[in-house]
Amino acid sequence: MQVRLKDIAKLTGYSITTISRALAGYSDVNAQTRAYILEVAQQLGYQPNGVAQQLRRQITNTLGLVIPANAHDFSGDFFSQLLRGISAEAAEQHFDVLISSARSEEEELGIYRRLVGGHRVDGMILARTRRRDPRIAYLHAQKHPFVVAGRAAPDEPSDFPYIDADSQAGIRLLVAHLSDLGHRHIGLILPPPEIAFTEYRLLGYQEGLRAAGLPFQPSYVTHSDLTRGGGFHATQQLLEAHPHLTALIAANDLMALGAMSAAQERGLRVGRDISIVGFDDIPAAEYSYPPLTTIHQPTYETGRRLTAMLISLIRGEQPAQSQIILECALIVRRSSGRAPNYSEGGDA
Amino acid sequence: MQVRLKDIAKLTGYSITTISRALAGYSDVNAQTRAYILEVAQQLGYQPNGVAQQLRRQITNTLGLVIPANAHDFSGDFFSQLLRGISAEAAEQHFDVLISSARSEEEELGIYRRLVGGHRVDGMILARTRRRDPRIAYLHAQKHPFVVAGRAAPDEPSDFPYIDADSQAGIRLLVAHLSDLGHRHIGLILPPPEIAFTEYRLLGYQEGLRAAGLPFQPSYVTHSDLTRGGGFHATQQLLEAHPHLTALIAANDLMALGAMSAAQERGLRVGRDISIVGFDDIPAAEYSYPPLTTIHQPTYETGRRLTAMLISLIRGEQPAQSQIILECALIVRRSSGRAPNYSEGGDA
DNA sequence: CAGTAATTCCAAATCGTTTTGGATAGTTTT
DNA sequence: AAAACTATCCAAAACGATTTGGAATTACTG
Repeated sequence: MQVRLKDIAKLTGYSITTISRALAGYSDVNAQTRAYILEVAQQLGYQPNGVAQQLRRQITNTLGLVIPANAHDFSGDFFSQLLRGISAEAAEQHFDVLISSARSEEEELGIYRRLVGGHRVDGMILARTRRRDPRIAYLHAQKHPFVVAGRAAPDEPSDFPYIDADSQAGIRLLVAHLSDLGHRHIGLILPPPEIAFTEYRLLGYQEGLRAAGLPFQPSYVTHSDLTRGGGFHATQQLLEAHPHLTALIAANDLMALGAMSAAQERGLRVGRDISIVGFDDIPAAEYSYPPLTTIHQPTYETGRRLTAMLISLIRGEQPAQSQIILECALIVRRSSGRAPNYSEGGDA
Repeated sequence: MQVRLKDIAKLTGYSITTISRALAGYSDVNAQTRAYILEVAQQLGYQPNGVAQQLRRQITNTLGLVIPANAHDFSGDFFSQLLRGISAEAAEQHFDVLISSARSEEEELGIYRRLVGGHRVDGMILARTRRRDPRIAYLHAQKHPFVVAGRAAPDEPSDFPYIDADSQAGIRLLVAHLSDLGHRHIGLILPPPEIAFTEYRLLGYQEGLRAAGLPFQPSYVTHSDLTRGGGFHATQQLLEAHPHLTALIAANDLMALGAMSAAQERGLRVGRDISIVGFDDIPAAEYSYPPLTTIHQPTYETGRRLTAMLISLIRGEQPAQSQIILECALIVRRSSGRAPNYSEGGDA
């Protein structure tokens, strides 16, 4: 069924070698034979077998991405934007992206072994770094090219190429913004502690409080899934225990959206009775009600740059920068407002 | 660096054949030698070369998905949910998903040729069927397994396996819902005409109007991108030309969210001054302000079933059903309400 | 004890390319 | 006319697995 070099060889009378070299444009094949061969190939609809090429050339022009088992927010905007950036840049450089889904934590490393050890991909992209991340340990040991969206936790070495937002500074900005509005009781909804960036966000929170002269109340902090549902439940629980909280910081926008729903369900007007802010600036943040105050993170661009970095590594080049911390920008929208019974000074 | 069968053979003194058969669990290798070989393989961290396996076995256990050049809404919820469903089901059945991004319409078919003709994948998944879709024509000609999210336009043959929502009925439900609320001037925002489902949604609109005894006004219908921005601009333009419209149907939720913003920007209260409804029931629809009345479509589930269908086809099985039209359900939320100056009858 | 049947192993072919290291014939240089 | 190039072509060896079709040895049958 499928046309192979051998078929073209048989039809034209030339050897497989010559066919291959003609198609590849080598100069050691006569211009006329080359034209003839090209025409026959065209005629037959020849399409080189990519798998055979991969085997022979020992490169795949493919990047791997495995979806972690517990990435419940995979279909959320953060992952989608990242993937869009990755696949855009990959296409630009003639790479494909191989995606594999882990069904359980245990299965995850097996997939990395299959893709990397099995030579299915030339490089890997990881997202959502974890504490003592076994995936990173494995890739390090294999000396296989990889890049990571997000550095390691502060107390671990980040000895790998990554791009990460300066979320510590980002959360500080949020705390400053809220305390400027008069909030003194600010809750924090974090993802599970095993996620590497959790610690940075907690640090930023503590630093922000200190800068504002506010005490750190451990019970104002809770952990939950990075999803709308996670934010919803965390908020219910937090407001149940501490009804006097006037502001909530969620570690990502998805949770913030859930938090807004939970607050609204309690009859609170978000932006007036309670301020809720997020992190990421996903597209939905601008269109939520009320529009979400948040920290902007260029996720699509991160995907692109990460991919460009990875492809450099694969090519054996030294990327200009291999550890990038991106500045964060505060985006003030209407989900944050003056604290309810705040009056001392203020001009609006 | 990498361990091959040959290395294990050399080390153990057995032949490559025996190593291979031992690892594959054939019965013609002695239990003890097998155990020994397994141990050595384990010791060396042997990982079979997947590319070599693919070449020899002539199957890849990989499904292909190419992101169309103009899929501006790829990072929107519809695509992400679909992809999540696809990769979940694929993982279940030990398949990977190969994603390639088309940078232009012209490039698109080339990618299909490279993946399909180049034997990189065992089957393809298409989304967003177009009129006279060249991708479908190509795959048909190749007799390569593929499935499609969305059937062909009504006047074209849908002679391929697909899953599609009954969007004609869905839009009828929306029109009925709006006319029940007293709306008599209902605008419609459609995607570009080359998208196959556009026609179904237009038909549903016309049928709905007829059933409600309302006239069809062609100028109430406009076309735009399936994105928030598309819905935004279409709404601006529609309300500029026809300020007396009291309801708007957007062909998907993303456009509906944009439409709400545009209406709100004109000072209209959505759900009171104007009703806006969408289609898809993406997660954000529930969390928008006001929450969006829409038609529910089980996108994640569609991805899963589509993938299961495709894998059946690859295995040469006859799938139970290969052309599935899903029922649509109306989800009433608060973005739709009574028409402004409606009074005749009504008990609320 | 010859003949048959299991058991255990392996050489070689194959999948479809790319690349190496010539071979051959024609052309130019001395 | 021999020597040295050039221009074209190709056989064979990879890449790393799987599978076919025995071979060699041992065990069992009648």
